[in-house]
Amino acid sequence: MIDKSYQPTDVEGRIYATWEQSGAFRCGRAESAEAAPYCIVIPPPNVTGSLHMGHALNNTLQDVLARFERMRGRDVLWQPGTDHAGIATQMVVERQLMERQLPTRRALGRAAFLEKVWAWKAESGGTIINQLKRIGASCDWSRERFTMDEGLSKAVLKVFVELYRAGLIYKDKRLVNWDPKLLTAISDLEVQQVEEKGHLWHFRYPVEGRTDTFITVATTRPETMLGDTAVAVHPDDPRYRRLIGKFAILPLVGRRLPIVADSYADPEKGTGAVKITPAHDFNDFEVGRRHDLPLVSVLDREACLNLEGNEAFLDGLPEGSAELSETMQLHGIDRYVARKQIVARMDALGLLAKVETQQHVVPHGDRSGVAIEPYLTDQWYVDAKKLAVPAAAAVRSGRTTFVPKQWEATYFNWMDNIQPWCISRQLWWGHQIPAWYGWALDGDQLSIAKTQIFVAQTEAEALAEARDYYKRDVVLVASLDDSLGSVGFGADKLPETIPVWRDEDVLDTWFSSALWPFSTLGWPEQTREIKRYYPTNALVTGFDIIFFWVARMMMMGLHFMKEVPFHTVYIHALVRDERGAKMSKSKGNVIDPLGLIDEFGADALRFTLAAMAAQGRDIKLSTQRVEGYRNFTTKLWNAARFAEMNGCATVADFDPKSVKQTLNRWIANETQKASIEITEAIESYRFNEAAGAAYRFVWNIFCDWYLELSKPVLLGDDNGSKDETRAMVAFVRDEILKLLHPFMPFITEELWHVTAAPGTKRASLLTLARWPHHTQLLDHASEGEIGWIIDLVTAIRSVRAEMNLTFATELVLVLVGVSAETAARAERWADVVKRLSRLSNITVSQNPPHGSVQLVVRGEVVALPLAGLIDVEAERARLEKELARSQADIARIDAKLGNADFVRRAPEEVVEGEREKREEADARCRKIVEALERLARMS
RNA sequence: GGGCGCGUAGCUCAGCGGAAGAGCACUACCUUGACAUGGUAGGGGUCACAGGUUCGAUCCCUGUCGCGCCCACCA
Repeated sequence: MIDKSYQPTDVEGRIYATWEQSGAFRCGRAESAEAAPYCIVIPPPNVTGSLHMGHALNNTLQDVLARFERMRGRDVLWQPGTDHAGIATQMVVERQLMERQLPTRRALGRAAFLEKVWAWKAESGGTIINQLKRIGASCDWSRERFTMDEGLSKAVLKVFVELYRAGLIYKDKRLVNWDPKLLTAISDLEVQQVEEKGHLWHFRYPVEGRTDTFITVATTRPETMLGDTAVAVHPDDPRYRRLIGKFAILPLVGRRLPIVADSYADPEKGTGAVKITPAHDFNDFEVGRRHDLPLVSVLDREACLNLEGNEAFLDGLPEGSAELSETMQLHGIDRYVARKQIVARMDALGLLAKVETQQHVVPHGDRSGVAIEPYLTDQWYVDAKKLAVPAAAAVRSGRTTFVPKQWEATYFNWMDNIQPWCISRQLWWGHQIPAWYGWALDGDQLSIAKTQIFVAQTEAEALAEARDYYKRDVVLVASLDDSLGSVGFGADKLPETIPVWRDEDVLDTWFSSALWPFSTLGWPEQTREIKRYYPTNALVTGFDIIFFWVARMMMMGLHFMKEVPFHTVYIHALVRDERGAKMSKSKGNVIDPLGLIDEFGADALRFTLAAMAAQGRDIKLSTQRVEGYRNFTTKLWNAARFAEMNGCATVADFDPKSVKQTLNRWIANETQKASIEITEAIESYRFNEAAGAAYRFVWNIFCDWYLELSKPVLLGDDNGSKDETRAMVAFVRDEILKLLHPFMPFITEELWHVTAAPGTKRASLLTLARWPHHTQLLDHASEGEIGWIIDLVTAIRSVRAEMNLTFATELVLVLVGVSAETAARAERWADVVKRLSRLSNITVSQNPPHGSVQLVVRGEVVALPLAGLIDVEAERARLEKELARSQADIARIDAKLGNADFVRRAPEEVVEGEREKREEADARCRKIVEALERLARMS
C-alpha cells in the first residue's frame, strides 16, 4: 500500500543509501560494458565549501544528464572530487588557529601547519560531498578525487616539468598583482576592480635649470612618487614639446627625471604630463621598458615605504640634502599614511597645484579585499599565449561547443587577449613548485648574483641534475638564507658540497584544476578510464569560471592529451535571490538549499532549478516556486495512489500499441509525444523545457484528463476494458516515473518500488536502461474523439460557472441535430461526460428545448435546457459576443487570404492552415447564427 | 573605453517570423469515492519606445530610453 502522503525526509536518505550500496553510480558496470561511454567531470567544489544554491543548480543539471544517459543505457561516469582551494583553505585554517588561540602559521612552521590543514581536511572536507549526496548527485563516489591526492599531484608535477622544458613555463621578474595582506602574488583573474571615491592630486615638479618653470603631473597615488623615474608627455602635445629631453626634479627626493615623449601620455587626461613609476604601475612599467628607465621600487611586501638601504631608491640621489633626509623619515610607513604625509609636504612646499575628487576603480584582491599593489618580484608564469592558440581554435572549429553559443564570444575575447598566467603563490597549502635552486657557476666560483634552476619531478632527480651541473656533491638546505651560511663566496675553490634549496612557493589552485578532466582519470598513467572516457562529453558550469577554469582546461587538455577535454560546455546561470540580487553572506540574502530540501524535499528543489534553468538568464529563486513544485510531487504521489487503489498494476510485456480503446490509444499517443519532447529538450540542454513538458504531461494530460476519463471504466464492470485500462494506467505511470527520474530521482524511485507487483521486486530506475523510446506515433485519430470529449466537458463546465450552477445542480445535455458519428460518440462516452459535467441525462433532438443555452463544440451544437434559469437577453448577448469573436477571426483571416502577396509568398502549409481555420470559424459562425435564430423563435 | 545580455499578465519568467503562454498571486464556485500540497471556471498584456526589412514582426535589423553583467582602466 502506498502511504497516504509522501514524506521526502523519510525516503531520501534511505533511497540514496540503497543506490550507493548497489554500486549503481559506478562507471563500467558489467551490464553497460558494451555501452557507449558518457562522462562528465564535476566542477570540484572547494574542500572548505558548503553547498550553496549555485552548487545545487550546477549539480542538479549534471545529475539530470547523468541519470538520463544512464537510463538510456550508456556507461556513465560522473567523476566527482574536491579542490584544495589554496588561499581559501589556508585562510580558513589560519582563522581557526586564531580563534582557538593556537600558535600562528608562521610560529608553527610549514610542516606543522600543513599537518593542521590535512587534519582539518580529514575532519571537514567531506561536508560538501555529503551535501551533494543530499540533492541526489549520482556521482561515482568510488572514484572521488582530491586535487592534492598523490595521483593528481603527480600529474601536476609532470605537467609543470614538461611545460618548463618546453619553454612554456618560465620564471620572470616583472610586476605582479601583489596582495599585501596575504603576502602573495595573485593572477589577473583574482583581482576585482572596485569603484572608490578618491582624489587626483596635481603636483608641480620643477624643471631642472629653470627657476619658476614647472611641469604639473596628476596622480592618484602620491606615495609612489618616490619611485618616479621619468615624466612622460605626448610627442604631439604642443604644451610640452619644448620640455622633451629636459629633466624634472622629483621633489622630496631630488632625483633627476627625464621628460620623455611617449604616446602613452594622453593629452586629455590629467594635465597631459604623467609621472612614470615603472616599479609600481603596469602601464608605467611598459613605458619604462621603452625608455630604458630604472625601476625604483619604494614599497615592501606589506606595502610600507621601503627607503633605507634601498639601493635602487638611493642611487643617484643628491647626498645630504635636508629634503631627502626628511623624506627618509617616511621609511616603514604604511602606504596610506605615507600618502597623506607626502601630500602634506608637497603642499607645504607649495608644489600641490590642485586636488580633485573623483571616482576611480582600484584593483583589490578577491580573497583579502585589500587594494593590490603592482609589485616587482620573481614569479613563475605560464606562456598562456602559446597554449591559447589551439584552445581557441578548437572552439572556432566546433570541436568544443558552448551552450548557449554566445559564451563563445566571451571565451574568444579572453583567449585572444590572454596575458602570461602567474602561477606561483607565496602560500604553503598547495602543490609546491618542483624547482630547486643553487648559486650559478661563474667560472670556478659561485655567483651570488645569479641562481641556477633545476626543475624535476622528484627531489632526487633535481639533486642529480644539480650534481651534474656542479660536478660536486650537493646538499639540500631549507632556503636561500640557509644557503648563504654554507657558502664562502669569493673563496678560490668551490665548497665540497654545494647547497641547494627548493622553491618555497606553491602553484595557483587553478593549475591543478586545469588538469582535472584527465588527472582524475588517472593520467599520466594510460588507464582504461583515460582511454574510455576522455574526451568527456559535457562540462556543466557557471560563466564566472570560464576564464579561471574552462579556458585553462582547454589549454592543458589540448597540450597534454592532444584532444579537447569536453565536447560541450554548458554554461548555466547564476542563482539570485527573488529580487534579483546576487546571493552573498554579507547581504544576508542567501537561501540555503539544504533548508529548502528539509522543507520541500530534494526533488522539489531540483525540479524548480531545472524548470527555471532557461538558457541565458539568471534564476531568481523564490520559495513559492519550490513550494509549487513540491505540490507537483504530491500530485504525482496521489496519481500513483489512485492507480494502486484501482488495481492498476504493471503488466509484463505490455505493448501500448496493442490497446483497443480510444482513450488508451489517445494516452499512448500523448505519452509518446511527451517523451519525445522531454528527450529532445534534455539532449539540447533545454532543461526548463524538459521539466515544463513533463509537468504539463503529468498534471494537465495524465491527471486532469486521462485519469478522469478512465474512472468510469475502472469503476465499471466491463472487465475486458477495465483490464486494458488498468494495464495502460500502470504503463503510463511507469513511463512517467522514468521520464521524471532525472529530475526527481527520489520520489520516482520510491514509487517505482512501491508500485511493483505484489511479491515482486523491481530493479532500480537508475540502472534500468529503459528510457522511453520513440517509436512512430501510435494514433492520430484518437485525438478527434478524446479532444471532442475534452472540449465538450470544458464548454459545459464553463456555462455552469458562468451561470453559477453549482455542482449539486444536475443538468441535461441535448445534442442538437448532430451527426450520427457524434451521437455515437456521446453514447460511448455518456458515463464520462455525465460524470465530469454533472449531467443527469444526454438526449438527441433536432431542436433545442425551450430556454436552452446553446453551445458550439467542434462545429456542432449542444444545448443545456435551463428553463427558468437563464435570462434570454443575457443568453442572446453571450451568443452575440461569441459570434462577434468568430466574425473577427474570419475578417482577419480574410484580410490575409485576400492579400495576393500572402497567398503567393507564404509557405503552402501556412496558407492552407489559414484556409482551414477560416472553414472552422465559418462553420462556427453559422452554428451560432442558427442558435441565435432559435433563441429568437423561442422567446 | 570594448563586449554580452535583459526590458512580455500584479510578481517570477517561458516563447522568438504565421491567431499572446506558464507558475505564483487574484476572483467566484466546489469537503464529487487519488489529491484542499486539491478541483472547476474566470479576470488580467497597444510583448519598453521609434523607425526599417517582410505578404506578415513580441520574434529579424537599426536607433532611443531604462536595467544588469563581463573585460580593460589607480594620471
